Amino acid sequence: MEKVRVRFAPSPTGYLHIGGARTALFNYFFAKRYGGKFILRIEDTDRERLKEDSVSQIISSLKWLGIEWDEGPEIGGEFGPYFQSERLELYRKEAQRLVDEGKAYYCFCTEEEIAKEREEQKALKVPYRYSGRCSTLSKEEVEENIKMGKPYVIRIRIPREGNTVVEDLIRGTVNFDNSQLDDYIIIKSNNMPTYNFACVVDDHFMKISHVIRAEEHLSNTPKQVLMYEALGYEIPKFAHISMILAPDRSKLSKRHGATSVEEFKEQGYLKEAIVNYLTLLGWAPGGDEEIFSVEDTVKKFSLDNVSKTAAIYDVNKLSWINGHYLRNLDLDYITREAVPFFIKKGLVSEDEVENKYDYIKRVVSAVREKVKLLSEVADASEYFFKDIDEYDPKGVEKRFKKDNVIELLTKGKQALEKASDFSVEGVEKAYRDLIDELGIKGGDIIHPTRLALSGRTVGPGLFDIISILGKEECLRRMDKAIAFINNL
RNA sequence: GGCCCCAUGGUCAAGCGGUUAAGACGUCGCCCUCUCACGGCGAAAACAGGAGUUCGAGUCUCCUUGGGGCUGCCA
Repeated sequence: MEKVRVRFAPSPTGYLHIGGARTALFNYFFAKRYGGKFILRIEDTDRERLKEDSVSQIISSLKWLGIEWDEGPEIGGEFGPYFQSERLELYRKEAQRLVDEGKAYYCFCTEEEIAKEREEQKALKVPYRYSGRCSTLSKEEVEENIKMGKPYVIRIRIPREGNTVVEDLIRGTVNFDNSQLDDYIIIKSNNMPTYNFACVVDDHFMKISHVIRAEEHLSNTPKQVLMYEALGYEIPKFAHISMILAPDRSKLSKRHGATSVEEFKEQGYLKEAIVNYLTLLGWAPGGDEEIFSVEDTVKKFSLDNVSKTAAIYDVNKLSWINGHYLRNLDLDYITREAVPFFIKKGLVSEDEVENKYDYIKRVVSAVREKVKLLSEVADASEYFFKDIDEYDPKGVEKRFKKDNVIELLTKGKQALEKASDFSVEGVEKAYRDLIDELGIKGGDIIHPTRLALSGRTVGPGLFDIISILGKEECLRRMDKAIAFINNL
């Protein structure tokens, strides 16, 4: 294969959403797989839709996911600049070349004139296409119009007949009738290029070998192919990957809940899980394997087994994958990732983190087995950092007999008091001995104790809780619980 | 409306002319168990419909239906 150069070219109109992230990921995988370069280019030619901070948001999301670019913003590169707004001269120059070669022309039609054309064609029930009335203007007429200061756009001449073929690596040969196209605008009246023009010029000058992008661009591709031909550029390979749809099969939008990488991060998803899930959505290596690292994927990635079908994303599976990584990734890493959620919940302050790190780590170690999200780790850890405000009387009454519970808790407390070894094994032995002595089932005393210590009926193994909390705190909470039940 | 893409369980997804149509998530049941998870075992659950081609079709062709995209001085 020739030298692989691919790019991800987002438009800074909002956050990086998961569809964009997947497109970026597939480009990245492809580049790595074939030892090529991955380029990031910002397509900021529409000033009206441009959103403040959007570029930095997209950049930070990509970095967070671990998608690093070889050329692009911040690091530059041989073929920069990598913001389209900084490449205006190039577009202007290439557009002028097309005009000089008779392949493009100035158009002075006003918005009203275009609107009128549109209406007329609508009345005739034919799809709108620009009539081409300015295409026959003489050089003198053009010059005079310009001299008069008339606003204009530049349009490319599209052949009225024939057809244009797009060779797509995923979809095969796709045929388009040129009659469906019209002389579309390549330079707007504000001197900015349009997408189908800037994209082609940049992909050429940035020496892009494979254009891997979302399927929504497939219909734009014949226009671009014609543009490559007009400009005399070599045509790159195309691959249009399917889109990600919302659960109701419509295009993903805000009303479908979290759709941006940033939101998923805030909800407590790990980047490893997001990357893994997005990879799985639309690409299958063939075997049964579902959990794989970026390194695994890079080794096997190929456009041949990228799915053609649009995929509906399923938060359930994402969460399942997240739970897997939460449980299996290095404990220190998970702890560090969880800390912001502890802080956000007010369980620890930023200053305390260092001193309490070992304690936090123990809590995370116990709790992560039970939950799927980092935010849930924090939720499930609350009582390790805060006293129990009050027990839920209904919960207590429903589950336990009052007198019996008080007796058991008192015995349990005494056993803990006597225990000299407060390791998990140590406290378990103390409790197991007591259980044997009383001749009861373990659960009979374990459940009330958990409730006394955590205020909850679900959580980590009791002996983990006891060991982490420590003797002093355990005894205090046992007393508190006993007093509470006594007052019922 | 026109053009283009797509179509295997609820979701993702193996399959690339001959299979009892994998697997995963989710759901349900059982086991493990101090709860909840994890893990293990098992179950229900799919080739959108119709014509062809073929000895034989989920796999190839066509039509219909359904979904999606494009049809912008958005990208």
